[in-house]
Amino acid sequence: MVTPSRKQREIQEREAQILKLARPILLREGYQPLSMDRLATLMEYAKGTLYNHFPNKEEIVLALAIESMELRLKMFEAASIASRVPRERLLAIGAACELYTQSCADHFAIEDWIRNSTIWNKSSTARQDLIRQCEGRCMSIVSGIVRDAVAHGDLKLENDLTAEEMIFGFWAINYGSQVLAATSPSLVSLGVPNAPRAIRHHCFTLLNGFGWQPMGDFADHIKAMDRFGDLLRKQFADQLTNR
Amino acid sequence: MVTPSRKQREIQEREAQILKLARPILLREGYQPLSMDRLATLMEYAKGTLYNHFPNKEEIVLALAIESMELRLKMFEAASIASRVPRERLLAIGAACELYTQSCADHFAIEDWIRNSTIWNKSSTARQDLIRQCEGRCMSIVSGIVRDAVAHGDLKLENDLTAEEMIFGFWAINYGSQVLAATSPSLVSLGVPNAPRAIRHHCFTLLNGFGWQPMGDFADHIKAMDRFGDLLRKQFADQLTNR
DNA sequence: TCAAATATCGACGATGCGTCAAAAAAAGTC
DNA sequence: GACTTTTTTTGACGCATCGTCGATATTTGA
Repeated sequence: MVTPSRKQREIQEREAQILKLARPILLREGYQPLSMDRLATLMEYAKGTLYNHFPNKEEIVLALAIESMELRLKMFEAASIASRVPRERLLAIGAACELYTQSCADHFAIEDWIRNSTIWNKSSTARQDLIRQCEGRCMSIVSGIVRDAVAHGDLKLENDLTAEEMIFGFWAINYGSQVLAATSPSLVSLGVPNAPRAIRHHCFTLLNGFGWQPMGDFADHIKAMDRFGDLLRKQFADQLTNR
Repeated sequence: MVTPSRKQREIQEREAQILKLARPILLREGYQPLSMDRLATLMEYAKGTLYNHFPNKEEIVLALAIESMELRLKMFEAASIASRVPRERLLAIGAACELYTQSCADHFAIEDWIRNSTIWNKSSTARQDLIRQCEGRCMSIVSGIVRDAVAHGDLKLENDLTAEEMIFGFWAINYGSQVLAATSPSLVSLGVPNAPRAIRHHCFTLLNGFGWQPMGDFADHIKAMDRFGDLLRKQFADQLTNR
C-alpha cells in the first residue's frame, strides 16, 4: 500500500528544511542556542512535529554531519582521479582536505561535533552506522591509492605497515593540525604562524621518509598542491561558502 | 589586611574537593550528568556556595583541565631530561604522550573538553590564560629539544621551518591519532588494529625524513620508547590510575 | 559584647528537553 | 458525499538544570 505522495513529499522536504535552518545556528551560535523550541518556531511547526523527524536534538547534529561528510567524500573522489601518478593523487587528497577545512569550514566544524561523546551516545545506531560507512568509504579511497603505489613500485611498505595504517598517519596529522589550529588558543603566539604550510611540509617529509617515489623538492610539492587545489576549487565552486 | 586563615584555608580546600568530586562524574558519566545540584548535594553544601567558587559549570571543567595539563607538563619535564641525546629526548616526550593518554586516560579525556566551543566560550579569560600558559610551557620544552638538536648538529631545519613548526607536526600527529583512536567509530574495522604502533612508526618515519641523527632502525626506536615508557611509569607510578 | 563584613543557604525564575492525549487532516470505504 | 479509520499535528505538561538573590548564619574586628 504505497501512500500516494503529495503529503509524503511534503514531509520529506521538511526534513531537509529542518537541517537547513539548524545548520547556521549550530555553526554560528553553538550547540545550546540550537533549541528545539526555537527550531520549531522558525519552521512554523509545533515541536512535536520536529520530534516526528528526529528522536532528539543530537540526531539533528548527526544528520548535519552526514550531509557534510558526503560532500567531503565527493571531494575525495574527485581528488583521487586528479592524476595518474599515485603520489600526486595523494597530494590531491591533501589539497581536498585543505580546501574542505578552509573553504567549507562550516562543514568541517560540524563534523567535529559528532566526536563529542554527549552527542554520539544519544544518537541512534542507524545514523551512527551511516557515519561509519562514510568514514569507511573515505578510507578505502585513500588506502586504494597507497595500494596502487605499491603495485606500481613507487612505494614499499616496511615493518609490516598496512596501507590503512599508513593512511591513518596522514589522517591523524591533517585532522590533528586542523583541530589544533581551530581550537588551540593562538597557535601564532606559540610560534606557529603558518600552520597550513607547516602541515604541507610535514606531509612532504613523511612521504619522503617512506621513500614514496617520485620525490621532488618542497617547492614542487607546494606547486602540485596549489594546482590540485585550484582544480578542485573550480569543480566545487558552488559548494564553497566561506572565505 | 590579610584575612587570618582558618576559614580561608577551609575555603581553599573546598575548591580542591569540588574538583575531586567533579572529575569522576565528568569522566565516567559525561558532561550533562555533572550537575551543580548533584555536586552541591555530594559536597553537602548549598548550590550557592559552589557558585562562590566557580562562576559557572564550564569553569569547573576548565579547572579540571588545568590540573590535568599540569600533570602532563611534569611528565614532559621529566621526559625532556631522560637522555642527553636530543633525538632520544624527543622519543621520551613521545613516550610521555603515550603514557599520559594510556595510563592517565582520565586526564587526557578531560583536556579534550576544553576544545569544546560551548565550554571554552563560557569560561573566564583568567582561566583561559592559565591554559594558554600551560600550552606555551609544553611547547617551549619540546621546541627546546629541537633547538638543541640543531645546535649539536644532529638536525638541520630546511625550507625555513622553525623549531615550533616542526614540533607542531609531532603534536598534530600524536594528538590527532589519539583523538581519532578514542572517538573514531572502530578504527579496527577501518583496518587500523594497532594505532599506537602505527603512530610510533609515523614518528619514526618523520624523524628520519627530517634527517634527525642518529637514525637507528624501527626496532631500536621501539625499544627506546619502551625504555623511556618504563622509566616514566616508575617516576609517576602514583599518578597513573587507569589500566 | 556588639556591629560590620563575609559566607551560606535554598526557594525561585527561566529555559529547554521530550511526552502524550486530544484535535485536525488525510486516506480509505461504501 | 458521508462515514470510518489511519496518520499527522499540536502545544500544554512534567521534569530537570542553570544561575540568582534576598534572607539567614557565621566570622571578623573594634
